[in-house]
Amino acid sequence: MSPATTRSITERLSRPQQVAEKIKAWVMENGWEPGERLPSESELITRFGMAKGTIREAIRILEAQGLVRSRTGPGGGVFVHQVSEERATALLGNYFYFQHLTIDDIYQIREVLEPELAASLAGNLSEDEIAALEDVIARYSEPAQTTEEEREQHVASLKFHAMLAEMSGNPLLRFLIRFTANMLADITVSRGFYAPPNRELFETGLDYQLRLVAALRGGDAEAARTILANHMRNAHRLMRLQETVLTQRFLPEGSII
Amino acid sequence: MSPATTRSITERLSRPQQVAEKIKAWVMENGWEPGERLPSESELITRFGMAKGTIREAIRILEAQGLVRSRTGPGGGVFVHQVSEERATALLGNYFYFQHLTIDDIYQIREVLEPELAASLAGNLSEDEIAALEDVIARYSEPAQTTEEEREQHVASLKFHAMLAEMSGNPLLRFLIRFTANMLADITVSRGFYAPPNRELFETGLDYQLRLVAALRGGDAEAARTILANHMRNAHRLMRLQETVLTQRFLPEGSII
DNA sequence: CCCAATTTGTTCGTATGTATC
DNA sequence: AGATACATACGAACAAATTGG
Repeated sequence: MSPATTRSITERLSRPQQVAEKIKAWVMENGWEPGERLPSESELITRFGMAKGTIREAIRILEAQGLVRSRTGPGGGVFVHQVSEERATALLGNYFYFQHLTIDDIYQIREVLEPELAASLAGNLSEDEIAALEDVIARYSEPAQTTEEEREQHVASLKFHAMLAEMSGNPLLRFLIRFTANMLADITVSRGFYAPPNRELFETGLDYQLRLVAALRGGDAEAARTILANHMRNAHRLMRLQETVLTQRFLPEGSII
Repeated sequence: MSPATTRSITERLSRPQQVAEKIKAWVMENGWEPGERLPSESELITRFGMAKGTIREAIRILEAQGLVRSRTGPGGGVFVHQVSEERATALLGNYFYFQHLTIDDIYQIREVLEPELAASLAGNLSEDEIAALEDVIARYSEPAQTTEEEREQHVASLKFHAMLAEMSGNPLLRFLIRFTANMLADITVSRGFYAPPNRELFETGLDYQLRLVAALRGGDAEAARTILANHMRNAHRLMRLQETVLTQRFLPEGSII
């Protein structure tokens, strides 16, 4: 498992890119950990025999990848940095920006990952963790009266999902769950159909969360899987409904299709 | 869906980073497509009122993210570039470099994604595509005699998987399937237990691929799903076996655990 | 509060490399 | 081959931020 060493062989790299690769390899060879300091700019200049600007560009490349951070002042310098989830999400989002994902594409993934998450958590949560989940559910056990309350409930329900992901011991699963949720949110807002303060989804939502927590506590993995699978299918259906409604609104009247 | 605009509010950005963000936003606003040219360095210098070095660092940042490329010479300049899958894989790999994924983590994902891929392809492939799959299978229908043949068969079997992913109409699924396969390969080599020229996996492998293609042609999604689910479970089991064998070899003799 | 030391950040002028015509 | 247009690289000077006295 190695940081971005992937590079087509024939591709000619600019000098800053070469330097960035060398530094990266150097860091890995020495097994430097996040927080440790790289040689200063001036040291790198003499070490690589290159101009200051070139070295700085190399460091910027590493910084853009989230692998280092730099601070000014005494005790400052360039430091190895653990790539944050936010950075990874943003960088991967750039890729999919050009891929034109659909709602269906994202739900195809969510419909298998979320149930798997639920199943893997069943029987493996502490009482504290389960209590925390129930705590969030309690925040919207009563039907919302105002639109303000509705909004709060929506946030709480998203938080419930985020907490589940957080509890997974699998970093890959955790990341993918959150990434797909983010992509979905991005797409919905960018297309103008804001994430549904959908009454039906909420009501069935509360019910499913209660049953899910029961299954998690009881260690019934298959029940947990089924509950979340049904919920995802339902959410997908409602989302698709809203999508077509909105798309049709923007079609010229009388248009076929 | 928006490229890496995610940024903590309090975080102070260096000027090149600011410029990079501005250029990115500018490109998106104008809906510039891959291949289109950004203003030249000198134009950017006057437009942003900053020195050459600063602008150059900004461009390096965008280049590191895979969003632009620059070419020298007349007609050269900085061009919008579609983030490649290789780049996206490498950047995301950087994130997981610090997360210490296990074989189990990766297989937990593969065990749900690969069957889903198979199910979604059932009945949706053209005769040409199915023929292409059968073509690859034919390359190792006979048991390997030499280690060279064994290696070829291994490559062909990986290719079979890659082709399946390629045929998915879902870019997200396609990426995730390939990414997880790459991560698995990276981990196995970095830990020294090279991807198994495992006889058992091969023999059951050939069988499962034949049955899979039949299910795909027949449009039996559930059969396809089951076949690949079983294969994944089997592969996971064999991999785990090799993992423990190898780990034990490196423990001091007589050590407990 | 200010001053000095240290390290990154920014600027500008100049020169070189590279691809196109 | 030579002129042109562009990015690339260098070097020296100056600015800004942070830390400690």
